[in-house]
Amino acid sequence: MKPSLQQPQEDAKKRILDAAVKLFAKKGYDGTRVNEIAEAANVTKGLIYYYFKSKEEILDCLLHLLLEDFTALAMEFVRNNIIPMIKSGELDIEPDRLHFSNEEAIMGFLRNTYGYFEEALDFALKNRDILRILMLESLKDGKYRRNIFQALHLLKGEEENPVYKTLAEVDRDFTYSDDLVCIRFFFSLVPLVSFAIYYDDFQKLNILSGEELRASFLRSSQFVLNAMVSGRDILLPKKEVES
Amino acid sequence: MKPSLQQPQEDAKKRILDAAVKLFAKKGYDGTRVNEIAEAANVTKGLIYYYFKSKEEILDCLLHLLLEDFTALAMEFVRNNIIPMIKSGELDIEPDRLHFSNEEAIMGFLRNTYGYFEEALDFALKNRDILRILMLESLKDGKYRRNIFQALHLLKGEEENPVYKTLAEVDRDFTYSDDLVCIRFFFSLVPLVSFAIYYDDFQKLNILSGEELRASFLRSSQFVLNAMVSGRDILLPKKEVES
Amino acid sequence: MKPSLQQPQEDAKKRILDAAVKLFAKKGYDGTRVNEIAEAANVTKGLIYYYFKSKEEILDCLLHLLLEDFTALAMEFVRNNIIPMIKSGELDIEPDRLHFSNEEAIMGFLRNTYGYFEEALDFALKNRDILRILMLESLKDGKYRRNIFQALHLLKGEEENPVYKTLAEVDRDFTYSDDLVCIRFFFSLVPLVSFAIYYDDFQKLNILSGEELRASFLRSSQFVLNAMVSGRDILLPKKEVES
Amino acid sequence: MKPSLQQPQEDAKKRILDAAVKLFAKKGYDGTRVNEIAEAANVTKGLIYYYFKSKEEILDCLLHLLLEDFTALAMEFVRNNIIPMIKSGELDIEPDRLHFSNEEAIMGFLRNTYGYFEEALDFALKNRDILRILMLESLKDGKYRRNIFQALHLLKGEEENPVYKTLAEVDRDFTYSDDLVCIRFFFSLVPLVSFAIYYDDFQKLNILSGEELRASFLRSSQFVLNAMVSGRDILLPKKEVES
DNA sequence: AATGAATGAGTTTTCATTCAT
DNA sequence: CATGAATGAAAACTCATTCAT
Repeated sequence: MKPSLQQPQEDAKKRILDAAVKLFAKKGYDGTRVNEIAEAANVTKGLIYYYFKSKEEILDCLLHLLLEDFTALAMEFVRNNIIPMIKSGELDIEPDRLHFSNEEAIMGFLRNTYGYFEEALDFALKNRDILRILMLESLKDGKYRRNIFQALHLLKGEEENPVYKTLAEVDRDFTYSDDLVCIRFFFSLVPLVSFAIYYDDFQKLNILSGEELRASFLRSSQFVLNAMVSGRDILLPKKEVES
Repeated sequence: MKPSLQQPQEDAKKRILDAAVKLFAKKGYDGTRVNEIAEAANVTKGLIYYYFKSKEEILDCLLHLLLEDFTALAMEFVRNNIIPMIKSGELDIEPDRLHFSNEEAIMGFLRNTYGYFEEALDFALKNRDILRILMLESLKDGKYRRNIFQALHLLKGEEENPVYKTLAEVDRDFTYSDDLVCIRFFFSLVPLVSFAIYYDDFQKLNILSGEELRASFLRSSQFVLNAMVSGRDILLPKKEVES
Repeated sequence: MKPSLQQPQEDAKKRILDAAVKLFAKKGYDGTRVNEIAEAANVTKGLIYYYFKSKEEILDCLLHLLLEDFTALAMEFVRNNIIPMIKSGELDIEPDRLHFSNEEAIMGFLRNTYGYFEEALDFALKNRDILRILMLESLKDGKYRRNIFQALHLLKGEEENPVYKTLAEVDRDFTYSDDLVCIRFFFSLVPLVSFAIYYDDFQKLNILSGEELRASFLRSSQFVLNAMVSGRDILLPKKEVES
Repeated sequence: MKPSLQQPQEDAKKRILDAAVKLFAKKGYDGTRVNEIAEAANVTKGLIYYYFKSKEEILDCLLHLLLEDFTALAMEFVRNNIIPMIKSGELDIEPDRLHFSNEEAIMGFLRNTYGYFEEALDFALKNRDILRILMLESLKDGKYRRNIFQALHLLKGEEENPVYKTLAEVDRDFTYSDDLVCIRFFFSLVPLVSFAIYYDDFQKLNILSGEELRASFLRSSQFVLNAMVSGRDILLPKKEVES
């Protein structure tokens, strides 16, 4: 039994990844030296190239891991909230809107969505470093540019991922109205991601403490979300729901 | 007098800045080579170092230009909308909320704010490349980190800029409620900036055309803004306004 | 007038090439460090990468220069010896042999060929370092593999080089008999190239002095060449010549 | 007893050597990575260092094997052809030429030599990969530089190898005339080695098939060899033979 | 104002070799 | 015998910056 000796082995790779996350998040991919990663991970530069064939592969690996987790999370929501409601007839997905069978269904959906939003928030918070990297890279021209959009599956096609398909089945068959796309992207995804990304800055700059920020952000989000639903006559033009 | 000859000379500097904006926005500051800037600007590397003492100075210059323009724009709003209302007694700024003298004042303020928001949007759009650079850099650890926060003057102090002071006078003396800070940052500034930053991507990825996007984003913003005002009982706890 | 200062400028590139030739010839391409080239050329590593974008490009450049010179030399021979004889009717090129109008034409051709061979020998000798590199590299699998064969234009096609075309016009239209190909390659080209390549080794190993070797090699070549012509009944099957 | 299990073990070494031959022949010693050898041999890098103490030792081992075989082959020829003729008085070796007792002795010697040449050719063919490596390395500056010369025992001394001595006894005591050295080296050894070395290239480049090439090369060699003997008045100045 | 050669410190990457198991 | 993680020295290459002209 040498548990203390076994760990240093394969976990060198983990240490490298951890160090890379911190550094990429802090200084950007281009601004980070492989040297620094090695130092921070307490391994030799050589070992980094033993596990990864290039600096870029470290980044690939990181973002891939994030995507996997995120996809699983999204799947969970679809499986637990959307699909049951569809099956029970409470929810119908039509070309450009969600059709709820009655007021109660709406409230139920909202409750679930709040819950999911909070989960997503904590997921983002937990992964805020990688998320920051993803944002940084998706603003650049390279191969990661589409990723932040794919996260919202605004982009059709390319969903070879089996897990992804289920999610897409629910979502992709109807065309969102432009406004819904806008709201979802700029007033849901972007704030959520930004929240995670700027979380540490808010603290460092002494604007709000972590708890304050989280609570306040959730209140604000809920408020906007409520508004979106109660104002659904604007966003979802035909108001068959109330009928 | 050789007016036709003088222009090509000093405009080399402009060409350098233009090339730098495009490249920094595309590949990030760290990801851009001085070489590439020289090529894109059709000047020699040497000339770049004639005009700028370092690569960083190019970036400084760029961001400084943006900040100047932006400050002027913000000043304009304060001067045209806030201050007159204060002078006329329609608006009173209290520690954690804006106090309007009556319903009509609110509507007027909203109208003005809509208008201002649209101006800000177009300003952001026009400067989207620099904005993208600013975002990219403010996510990193360096000297630009605070800039996106400063834009919202959430940060107290450090306003040596004379123009800045007037703006701050109105705003800084009272503590926003946490929620107001959150909403303003995550549901106003961040979406607005993101709109500009992702504007080109929406087109490149064939999600929405420029016009569609702009119109839709404005509708969505207005909707959220409306919600914020009509739901101000949530955001601005004591509802003296309606009284 | 600063002649002594002008030279160091562009001739740095020449110094790099010269150093590279020596080193590649001595230690092989893979065995030579860019560092060593820089030292030998008395320039910084950086400058090497200013002139050449990679180590491989140095090699490319070197071999390209050799090929150019060699092509010119071969052209000269064709222009001065083959074409005049064709025009005068003394020589006719048929599908698998050279057809001379009479004994005297043969002797004339042989005399010219001896002369040309000697020129080629001295050319090879002068360029023995690059030749050595070429041989070394053409034995490997990479992009240079075909070069030593192309030198003999045994390979058809790929002659975009305008200079090359004239040469090809004379030569490529008829199929050499296998034996002629063999003799030309293994008993003319290969010995000639080997002579140049091993020239220095013969001296270093104290086998023969330069002059001795050159004289002896020429005698031997002439002997073999003579044999080839006098035994042309074997190599050039149909003996119309003597008729 | 696990005979079926023992073989795969020790044959790992063979697999390593085989892989090394192929790779060294293809990419040169310096151009080959220990990694690649391991992969090609289907063993781990570690195992290579179990069998060989360094990359260089693999090469040493390879060339040593070739040299042993080649020496045996040469010995065979001396033992079977030269020594019997000397013993029978048909052949006498003088300072700068071979002295045959009569015309018939010459023809017999030639016949034997043709036969031996063919054997040598096939030997070279069989070992063409190692030969290629030997050539590649003997062109470089290192410890193998003299090897190709040693093959011709043009180099005096250093023959500690017991097998080698017998061969040398016959040959080394007299000084070849320069021309004989030249012819033997540049028009016998070099073509023969080149034949083996370029054998595969001729096929890959679709110049001649293996069989065609071999047959043609033998004819050509024989032709040159014949010429050398019939023209021996040139090569072997004093023509006592014909008397 | 402009050039382009030159620099050198620093960056990513490679690779033969070792070693604990 | 065999593995594969680990090393470190050195390799190729980069790039902001300087400088003589």
